[in-house]
Amino acid sequence: MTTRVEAAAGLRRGQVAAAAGVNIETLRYYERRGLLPEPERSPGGHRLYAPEAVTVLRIIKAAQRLGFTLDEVADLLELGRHRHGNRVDAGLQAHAKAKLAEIEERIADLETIRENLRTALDAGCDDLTVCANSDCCPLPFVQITTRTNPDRSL
Amino acid sequence: MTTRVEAAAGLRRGQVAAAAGVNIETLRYYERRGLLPEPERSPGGHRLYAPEAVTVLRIIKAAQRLGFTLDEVADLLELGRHRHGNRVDAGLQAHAKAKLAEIEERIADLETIRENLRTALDAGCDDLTVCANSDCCPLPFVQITTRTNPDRSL
DNA sequence: TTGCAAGCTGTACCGGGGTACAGGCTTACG
DNA sequence: CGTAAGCCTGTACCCCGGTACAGCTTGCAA
Repeated sequence: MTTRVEAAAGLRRGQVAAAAGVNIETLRYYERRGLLPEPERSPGGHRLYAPEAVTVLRIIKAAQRLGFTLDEVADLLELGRHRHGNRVDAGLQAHAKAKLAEIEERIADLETIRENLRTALDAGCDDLTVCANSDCCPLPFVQITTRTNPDRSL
Repeated sequence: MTTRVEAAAGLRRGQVAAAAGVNIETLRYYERRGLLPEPERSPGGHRLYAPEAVTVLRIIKAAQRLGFTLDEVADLLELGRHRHGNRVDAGLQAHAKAKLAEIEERIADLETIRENLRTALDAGCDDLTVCANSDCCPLPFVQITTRTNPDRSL
């Protein structure tokens, strides 16, 4: 009534993107990654989304915000789709538990970094090269080196 | 005396990499990025590093561990090299202060995530799709969406 | 019917920090 | 002197989550 759009067979790419607050290209990207089901098409090939697509996008964004990678989000969504009656619970629960542990690890790591930075500030260090060559610097140059690959995920 | 290596004009790529605990290719990468000064060369073109190169690598790794990006580490190293007598203090100090603030922000953000995960666990949520459609789920689906680009640095 | 916005596809690029590899040259040791 | 290990270069690829763009087709309203 108000506009023709409301009566249409589905939402266009731009409408869905705007409604969910994501970039238009992101829709296509998520479709490729299997996060967003392939929508219907108009006779000319344009995607026509059901309104639920917006919800799915919001779910994806919420899950990402909880620390899940897109692959993990895809799993989570699949779990929801396939678990019709199976008592394979521990779907989100198990994943959330594991993710919580990861997050806590990451927090602990950052807290270590924070302490080291504070130490450097308190000690008045003003030049890494000098610090590394003087024994008075409290920065743990050697110990620090042992953690080779810092976990940069999240 | 013990081996010829000790008497040689400099350390080879592999020796430096082994001593600093990094991949051989990383040396070349850091050289390209301006983090490691270009070393002398043998007549045949092989790099011959001064022993200090190992220290520089350790410094780089320590600074990374403190949360600095390679670009920032490059700045920090430059600061040290150019600040011969200038009273431009606040070199490492200023950078460390800013980095500390960043780290604290990141920790706070992860703490929010942690609380949300705990909430989901406590509420027994087991399916995101269901949760998103039921008002009983405590996960902040909508609010969450507003933080568009999660800071994935660090 | 025309005209322009919006969508279509494939593909390339971003940032951050590396890692890998092919094909050829150098160096060190015996 | 021969041989193998080590190094040289350039270039491509990895992960992760997108984003951008060229060149063309559709959709829709006036």
